[in-house]
Amino acid sequence: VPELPEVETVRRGLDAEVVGRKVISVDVTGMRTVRRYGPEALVAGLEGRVIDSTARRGKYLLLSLDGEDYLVIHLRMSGQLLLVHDPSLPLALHTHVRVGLDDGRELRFVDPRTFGEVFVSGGIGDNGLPVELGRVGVDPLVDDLTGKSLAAMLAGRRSFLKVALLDQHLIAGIGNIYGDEILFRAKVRPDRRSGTVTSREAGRIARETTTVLTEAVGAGGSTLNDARYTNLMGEWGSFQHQHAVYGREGKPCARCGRPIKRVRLGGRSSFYCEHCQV
DNA sequence: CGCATATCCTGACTGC
DNA sequence: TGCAGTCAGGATATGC
Repeated sequence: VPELPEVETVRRGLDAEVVGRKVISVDVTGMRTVRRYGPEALVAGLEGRVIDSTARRGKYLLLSLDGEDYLVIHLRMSGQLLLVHDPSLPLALHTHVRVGLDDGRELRFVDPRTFGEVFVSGGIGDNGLPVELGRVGVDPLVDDLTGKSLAAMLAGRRSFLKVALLDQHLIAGIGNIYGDEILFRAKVRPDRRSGTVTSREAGRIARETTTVLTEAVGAGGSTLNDARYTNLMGEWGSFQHQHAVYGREGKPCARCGRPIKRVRLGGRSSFYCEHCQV
């Protein structure tokens, strides 16, 4: 369940460990991971190239290659990037792509559910980002998410607020966990209709979005018991210990003690406190 | 255009 | 203890 904080944690690891390294080998064993352009395109686009910077947009990880193309990685539900110092170490089950570096280390993409993707971008769009990202929304930690801009996004929408918050074309990076945590702190119910959110509430949601995501990055993201998110080194995040509502159905609200409720919105579970959130 | 729903997939969990 | 069924969810395609 990697969302913005988990992807940002991986990006920081890559920034520290692989920037300046040249790719000397690419081994693709999982065809679904490279379904966009195929294995040959990945090998051709990656071999011999230098990773000279890292970036992130929403949940997309971007590695700039020789200042031209981007290596684009999306972890989706169960994708994991691991950096190993010894390429002869045993492969984790569901290892789909191995990228050998000129310092002898190896980057491995592991993904049991194969929803994740790895590809070299086919070009850069008007927004300076890989064309494949399409019209990706505002990134709360890269751009400035203001109450005013959020209010404009929500205005006139009839969808549930939680569904709008998870729409990557509006705000990029929020998933099911952080969506619930943000709305708890902003004191707004997830099942409110987007268009009914006041400018004052939009201000709180925008502020808490930045706060929650920043705190979560500081904690190295959230590693749930049933998810397999870790950083590049295989270490767990710790923000799961600060979850106020996500996955806490029936447990007492930290603020008022009443049981946390669970509802289904847009096909996914939402957790909230019906007393603290309006 | 907006909004709802189905789809992809494996592993963890539930109930018999 | 084993096994079938359910659920988890990010992005996208499709239907209305």
